Amino acid sequence: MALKLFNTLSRSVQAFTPLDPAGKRVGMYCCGPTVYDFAHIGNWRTFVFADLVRRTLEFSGYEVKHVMNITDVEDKIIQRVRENQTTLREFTGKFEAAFLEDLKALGCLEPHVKPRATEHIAEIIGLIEKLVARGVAYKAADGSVYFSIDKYRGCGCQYGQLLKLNFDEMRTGERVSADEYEKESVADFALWKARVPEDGAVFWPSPFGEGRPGWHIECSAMSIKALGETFDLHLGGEDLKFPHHEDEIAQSEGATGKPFVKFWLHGAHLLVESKKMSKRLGNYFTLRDLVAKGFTGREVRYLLLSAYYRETFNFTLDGLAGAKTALARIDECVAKVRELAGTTTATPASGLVDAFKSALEEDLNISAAWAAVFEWVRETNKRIAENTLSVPEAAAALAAWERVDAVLGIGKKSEAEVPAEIAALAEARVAAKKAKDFKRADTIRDELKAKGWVIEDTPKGIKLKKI
RNA sequence: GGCGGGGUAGCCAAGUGGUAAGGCAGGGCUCUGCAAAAGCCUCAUCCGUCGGUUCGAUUCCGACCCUCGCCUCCA
Repeated sequence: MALKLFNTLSRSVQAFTPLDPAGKRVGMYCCGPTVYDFAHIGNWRTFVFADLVRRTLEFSGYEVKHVMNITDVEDKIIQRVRENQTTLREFTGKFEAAFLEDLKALGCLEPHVKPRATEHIAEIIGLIEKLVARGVAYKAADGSVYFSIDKYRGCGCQYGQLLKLNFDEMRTGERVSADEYEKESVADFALWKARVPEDGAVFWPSPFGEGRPGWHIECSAMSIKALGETFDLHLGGEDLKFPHHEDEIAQSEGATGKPFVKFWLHGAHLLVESKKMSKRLGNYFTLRDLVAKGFTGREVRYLLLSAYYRETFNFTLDGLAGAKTALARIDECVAKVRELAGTTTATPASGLVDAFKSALEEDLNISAAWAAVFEWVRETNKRIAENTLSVPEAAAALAAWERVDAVLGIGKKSEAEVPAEIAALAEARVAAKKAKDFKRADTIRDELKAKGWVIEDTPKGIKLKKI
């Protein structure tokens, strides 16, 4: 068995094999955030998906170099820098920091390389020069440099590798924008945008004149720098297929003459409460919004990770509440196993790991992988209740859990400190119970619940849990 | 108009040419003074509609209905 992934290039599920002749190292690039605002839950689905891909590759024994760019210069950013009368660095720095914090809260492993567009202007200019030299880019009257789709196709290159494009049938409606100035053809796109007064202090010198990079070029320049002219995997949201990824392919292959990426993976979007997310509908959530509603990053991660990445997922607050309960069930079981195993260590028990692995290998069938986890939880609970799980078996079960959790990234629930007030109430309840004052004991239990704590009586004494 | 996803229980969501994983919610039970976000059990004669192929279809084919996305801001 080996990992199979859906490659957008071939529109089919293919066995994954890395370019590395040793079959070990894998280069993976994921289009990162454009840091003009807090990332929303839809953005997070894509980054959690990228994290799953990386962890699955590592689980399969590959050594992954994970690159995620930070786009810190772009139209919207420039606009907001102007509106807020701030500097580019100050503005983008704030949202970049917030992004990385949230990424961590969601249990995502930090990418190994996080290049910023503004720190790769030289590489970007170099790539554009190559394209100009090869005759597939031209400088227009407005001073901007554009990529010519016609010239590129004229060289025998294919434009439209990720989806079928029919330029004659395309609607060149209201969105073919007013801000694209002097292009030879509508499909052409900007590599370098000439400086305009609205850009303020945001511009760089270049052989083509002062200006700034176009939208797509930074990904080509930075991915090639970090991973080479041809690399294994490139991921992003499905909406990026066109034009962003298509243009990346054109720029990169146009400049290097080599295949750019072996596997393209695209994550589907999500709906929130069955509707397309929009601020107006009130179903637009950032991670911060959800935390304010009392949910944790790992609960959000669980929910985002509960469904197949290639299908639209319906993210709901009800679902998030369900995620909280489901996670608590896993936590409970794992905690019991851990307690039973004590300091004993063992090699992972095969049942869970095998079922989990074969599910993931089928193009990341995470739903089936979770089913394996919950079946394991039920079986394990049963054996613990029957008192038939030996210490070595518990250790092996724990090791198996840790193995699959290396992919799931759920980890342990962060144990909340029990506040003195709560501890005092719990003690008072124990005393009341001892005195057979059950009425008082129940009152205290209700009081604890109102304060967000559940108290459970176990054979070994009381147990406090934060809701 | 072009291209591409979907429609499986109250909700979310896998899957298969041979009779439907898993989670949440619901119901029952156990432990318990009573409980519990503690544990176990249970919960779709049925997979959008209508035809076709087949011994057999939710799965393959065709038509239709509904829904979502992309078509130069987009995860």
